[in-house]
Amino acid sequence: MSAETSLCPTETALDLIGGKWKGMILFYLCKEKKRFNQLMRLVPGISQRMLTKQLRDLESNGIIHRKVYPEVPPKVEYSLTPLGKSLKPVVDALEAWGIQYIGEGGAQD
Amino acid sequence: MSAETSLCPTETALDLIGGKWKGMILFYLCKEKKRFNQLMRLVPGISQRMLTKQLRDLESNGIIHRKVYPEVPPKVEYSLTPLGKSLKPVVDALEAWGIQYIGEGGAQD
DNA sequence: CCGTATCCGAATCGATACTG
DNA sequence: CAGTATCGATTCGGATACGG
Repeated sequence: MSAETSLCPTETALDLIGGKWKGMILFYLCKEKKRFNQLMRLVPGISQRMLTKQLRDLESNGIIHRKVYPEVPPKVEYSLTPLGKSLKPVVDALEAWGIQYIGEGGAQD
Repeated sequence: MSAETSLCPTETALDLIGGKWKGMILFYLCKEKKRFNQLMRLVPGISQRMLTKQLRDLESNGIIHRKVYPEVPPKVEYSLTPLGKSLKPVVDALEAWGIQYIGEGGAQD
């Protein structure tokens, strides 16, 4: 009825990428697939437990794909699914804003 | 060495809008300024405590402005600062994704 | 109308140790 | 290499009551 009751689809998208780490993980996976320890190094300050949790979460939401190579030593690659790739405009907007208003140096409080 | 060490400015932007509610609040404030109880009605399921907290958080990050009218009954209006307005592309991207992949019906779990 | 204060259970998260 | 298990500290978050 009113102009007041608009839809709010931002909730869902933020629900998928809205944690503390998911945006960053997506940011890196947007470029190319990565292995577990690569992500550990790329995402500063994340613990194994957290990274595992975030990856599982993204996977269960159909955003990333987890490919296990049956070999020793174990090797697992994470990549974006088509759904995950569709989030690239969002990640790009996030990145563009960050560069413009924070600067290239990365996160500073 | 450095193909791996890219910058990641998504962290900062998500830090500002990444909570459960901030995206939705921003989404509505993008359109026009709102009063406290308007937001209460717009954001389904949020409590007074939470709304207050989120608004204070956004305010302290310079994203929204809180204008108090010194009158009875009290009247407070929240609006986007220039910095807040600069986040509109991000909110738009979030919204566009939501519409495309979830549908107009709003958030469905 | 627009908040703040307090209580209290639930969820989160870092650190650490262990496994195939 | 890529995780899982467990513990304890911190924070989150709803319900309720109160205040300007």
